Amino acid sequence: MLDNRKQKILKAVVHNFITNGVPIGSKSLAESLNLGISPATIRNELSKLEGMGYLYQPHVSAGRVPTDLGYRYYVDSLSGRTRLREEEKRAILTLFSNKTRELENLLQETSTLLSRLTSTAALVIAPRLRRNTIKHLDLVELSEEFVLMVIITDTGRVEKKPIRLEGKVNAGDIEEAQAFLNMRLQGKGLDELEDAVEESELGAFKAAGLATKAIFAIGDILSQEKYEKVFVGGTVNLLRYLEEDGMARIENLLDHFEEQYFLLNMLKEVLRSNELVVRIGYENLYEDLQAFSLVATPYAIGDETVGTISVVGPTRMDYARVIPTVDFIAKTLSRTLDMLKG
Amino acid sequence: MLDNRKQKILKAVVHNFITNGVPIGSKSLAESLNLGISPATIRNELSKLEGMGYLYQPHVSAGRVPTDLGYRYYVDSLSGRTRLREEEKRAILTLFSNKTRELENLLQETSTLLSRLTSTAALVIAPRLRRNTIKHLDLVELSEEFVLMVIITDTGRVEKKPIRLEGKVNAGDIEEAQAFLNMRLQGKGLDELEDAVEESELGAFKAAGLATKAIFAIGDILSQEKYEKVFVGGTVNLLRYLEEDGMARIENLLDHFEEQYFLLNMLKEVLRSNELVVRIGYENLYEDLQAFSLVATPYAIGDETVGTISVVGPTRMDYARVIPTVDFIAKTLSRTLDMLKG
DNA sequence: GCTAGCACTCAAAGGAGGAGAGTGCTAAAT
DNA sequence: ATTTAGCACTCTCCTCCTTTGAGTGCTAGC
Repeated sequence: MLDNRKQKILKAVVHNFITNGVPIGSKSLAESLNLGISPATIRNELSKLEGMGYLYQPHVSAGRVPTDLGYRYYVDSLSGRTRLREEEKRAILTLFSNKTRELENLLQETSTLLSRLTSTAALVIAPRLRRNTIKHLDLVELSEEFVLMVIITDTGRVEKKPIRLEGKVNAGDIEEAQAFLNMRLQGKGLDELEDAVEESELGAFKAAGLATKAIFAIGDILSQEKYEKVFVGGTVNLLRYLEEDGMARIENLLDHFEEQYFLLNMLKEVLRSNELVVRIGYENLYEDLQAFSLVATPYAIGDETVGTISVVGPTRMDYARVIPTVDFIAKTLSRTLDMLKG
Repeated sequence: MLDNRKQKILKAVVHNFITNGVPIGSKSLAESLNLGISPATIRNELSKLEGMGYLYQPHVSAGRVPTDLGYRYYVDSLSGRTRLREEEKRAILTLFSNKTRELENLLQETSTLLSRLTSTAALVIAPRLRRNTIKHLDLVELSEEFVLMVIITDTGRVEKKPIRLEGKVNAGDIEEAQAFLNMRLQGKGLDELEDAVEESELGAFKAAGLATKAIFAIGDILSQEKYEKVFVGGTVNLLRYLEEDGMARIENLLDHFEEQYFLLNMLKEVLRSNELVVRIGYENLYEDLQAFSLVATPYAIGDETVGTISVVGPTRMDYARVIPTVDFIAKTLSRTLDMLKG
């Protein structure tokens, strides 16, 4: 659709704005492009590119700046053809080489590393709980009124929930319920638990009430989105960029960052496609995000996608570096999780 | 040391600056104070107060603004004599009335509430693990190479750590080690575990190596400060205040907020005194905090201090509201934890 | 189709001037 | 010995104006 020369010019404008943050004019463009073409010719091309919606001028006597559509073109044009530098690869591999770290720590550090390497805010979503299977279930008496249910899954996750007792339940009953539940539930997927135990069986023994409550408690854990934790890192980087202009916008965004609910919804929606996604400015459905860009990609254990890692930064972020970084970290994280699991 | 009139004037200047954020001059001061005294007289007093270091002028024809010392005087003068409004008390009590929430959720919400009520950033430190006693210990086989150790404490905390196996260990050995450890450790305080098992006994059975590793793993959990988690809320509020001036300072501070290590050290140091502490501007030892004020107070379970809650905001925060809010929330949290425990 | 030349526009930076707030000092009043 | 009125002075903030320079679009000629 765009002839060769227009492509070169457009890419140069985007590249310039990403690196310098300042509009560029026809003269500098003519020099740096070295196409044997005069500024006047470039002005004609720029004017056409503006007409097509790829560029705009902040004001009439400023240079050109990419629109979101311009970034989109740029990103599409470099798809696949970007490479990570060796030193960055090494930094990433180093972080992941220490394998004895537990999952949550690993994810938090992934988030920190990602934000540092890309100078953006990073979001890492923990593996989804639903797909885990249960290894062991504990019922521990905390007080006369409360029992703590603890479930341990095959991926090493541990979740807990207090259960309030009604009436007298003695230590023997609790043990009995625990033994029953373990017998029935071990090896089952967390999302099939509710079906795993028939009502009729439950009637049969003394601590049935407690066992029922425990099963409901597992349902509660699954239904609370909270339990799909988001690890946020590097929010400071967002401040560094916009400096003075969009203060209010950043405030809104950071507000959302504190409610994990919002982030989860957004990322789930974005990642239906199951591959790396770039959402630039207005392409984001959520209004408060439309001044920013999002780069997100899933990660997997074995063949199964379990979570996502992503990055939020200004629309003028350095896509050519950010995209391969996000990609490589996701792949490395997947490989590490594979190894940890078995 | 300050005569009555100077006190009144100083307090009025501080109060004005806290509420309006703008320097105040002798004229408005004369009107609002209503002491039957002319602006000229007040000017003399202001000049003396400035000489004593309580006030300063941003520039020669601006009004007066408190120094950190001025705030200090103000805070000392209102100590004890501030009350929380009934509606705020009610909001706090409402949050804590829903008792079935688990500890971590409760602390996170405490942090959010605190930041919302005071328009500052809030920091809540989880109860210290050392003082917990052990209720139950699980060893769960995750893969051929790893066993996950999970400890459940009397306060309902659950901590985990993967243990790497060396050589063959079969399921029976793991069970044996778990049974042994539970027998020996249940009811013991986490910080006395290392002494609880004699070297000599360990030699006696097959899975001794695993048991030893488990005990070391507990030591690791305790020594990693990370496990004393900090719940941070409302960092956005810091941005709202300084708007344009101290951007760099805020960036530094937020950077530190992401390393929990820094926060923990600071709060530990501050709270040796075991009572509510206000550190204003330069009174803070950490340089990046010297443009802000900190209000921190311990909370307890029973008679024992277990953690701290605190607030970081601009030096011109509304101490008369913030202090009683922090205080009341700490007391309410303590009471709630008491009830949960027994 | 390209380019040189030119008039034009507009943001940014700098300066001049006035308004207003607030001060410190002095001398008189209490 | 305090207090106060009066006054000159200082300095920020705002507005208005000018200049500068970057960058454009258009036109006419190559």
